[in-house]
Amino acid sequence: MTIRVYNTLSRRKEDFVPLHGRRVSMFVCGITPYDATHIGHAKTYVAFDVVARYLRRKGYDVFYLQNVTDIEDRLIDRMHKSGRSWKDLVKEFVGEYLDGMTRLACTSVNLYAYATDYMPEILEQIEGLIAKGFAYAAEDGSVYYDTTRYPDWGKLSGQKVEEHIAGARVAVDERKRNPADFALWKAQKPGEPAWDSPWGKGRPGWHIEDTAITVRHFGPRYDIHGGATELMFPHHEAEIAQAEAFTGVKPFVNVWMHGGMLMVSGEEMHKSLGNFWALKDALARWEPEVLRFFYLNAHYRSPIDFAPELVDEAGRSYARLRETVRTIDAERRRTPDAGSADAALRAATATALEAFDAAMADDFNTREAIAAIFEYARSVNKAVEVGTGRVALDEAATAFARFGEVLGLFARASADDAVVEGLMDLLVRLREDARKRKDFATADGIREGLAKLGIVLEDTRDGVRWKSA
RNA sequence: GCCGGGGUGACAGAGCGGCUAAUGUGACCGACUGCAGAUCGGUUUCCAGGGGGUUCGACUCCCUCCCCCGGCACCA
Repeated sequence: MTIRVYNTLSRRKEDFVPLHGRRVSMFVCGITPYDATHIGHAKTYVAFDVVARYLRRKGYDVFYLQNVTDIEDRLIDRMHKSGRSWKDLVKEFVGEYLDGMTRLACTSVNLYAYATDYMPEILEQIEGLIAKGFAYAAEDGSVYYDTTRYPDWGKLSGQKVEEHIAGARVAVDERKRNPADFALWKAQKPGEPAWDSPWGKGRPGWHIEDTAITVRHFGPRYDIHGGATELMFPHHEAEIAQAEAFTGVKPFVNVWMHGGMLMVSGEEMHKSLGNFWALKDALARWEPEVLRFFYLNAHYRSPIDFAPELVDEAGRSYARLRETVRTIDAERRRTPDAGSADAALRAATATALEAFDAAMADDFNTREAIAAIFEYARSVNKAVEVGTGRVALDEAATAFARFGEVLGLFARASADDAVVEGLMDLLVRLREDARKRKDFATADGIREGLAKLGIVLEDTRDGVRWKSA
């Protein structure tokens, strides 16, 4: 099946065709570690994690590269305010970020590239841009990109230079030749970290680190560039201008993907509004899989509204699917060879796998893919009720494993082993004996005791089944 | 102001020029049941922001208005 991907550059869905056979180079704008990772970051990275997972599932050899902008204005600002070194801040916030990503099962990144590890490439690009006439050094040792020299400026976001000048609400920096010009290199101010350059001490401007990183790893053109929509202008626009002018290769990126923003109860998330949700706080309140499921419940390009009640609701919704997975596990333990509902379940499994794949192939439509899983879950539950056999159940387990692998869900490890199964058989039998004697106190005592261990007993028409947490 | 993206049933949220608007949550009814849990069946939405237009037919395409969100070159 052809994968269709919405490309911001063309504003439509396109057939996904990698540049080099099955190899896919994918870059996603990472964090600037100047503050806590929040739930908006997490939405973006969960979305692109699924993109990478799905492409890999489809047989693509994806190299997923993400930058860490470990030198930037906001970081310096934080440094001044906190009295801590920028390296110290980077260490803390990157650590927190990676911890959150691990817990959210965002495990598909191949390499996190730190801006400051690419100084040679950054300087090379700036020098190259000056040599080609796309950039100029100002008196103070800063270097700017001359946007008037780049005809495609604005092609990604649809911005027009003249209109920006008309709508500008801030005074134009007088070191610049044109209002739209942006800094490639910023001259050092007192107390700021700095690196040597042909223009004196300074640091890279925001934007240049990403092209330095991608040109080094991917060359002048690569397959997918992702990020949240807020980065479209000026950040991604600047990347295009830098890279295409520097390498002379167009287009710099084949597919631009942008994820929708996250709101909190209908408002922008801000510390000053008191509605700021650090990722670690959200993870303290909800299970990582629930949060992940919440994000994937909407299409990645849609903005989503974050509200505790909505995440709770997603949790209830997700519990239904998780319950089906547990039911499958429990039923498989009974190991019937065949059942009356085998054919129905096997057909449903095939249908579900197909529907899931079709949804994912259509611009990674996780919401529709999840809808397919829900429909399938009902089929599974129905088949189990009627009675289904081992082969069909094994297929169902495999199907859920497939969904889970792509979405990063259903990862609960089952702790079953032979001893546990033997003990459970024994307990279930003892409880059944008690029930037959109408000794419900003993029966309920066994059930409650197991519940405390995370094991649920369910009495069904054709016997007891148990599920581990 | 300019650029981009949205406004769908109680809520969340998809698809599609034409079958009852997917799926989930919630609520209600029923089945199952010693109790519990899970599950199954059914019910609950029917001016899809307002107005115009195209069409045999629009939630889906076009125009317009309203509202919401993000971005808009300094860099706090």
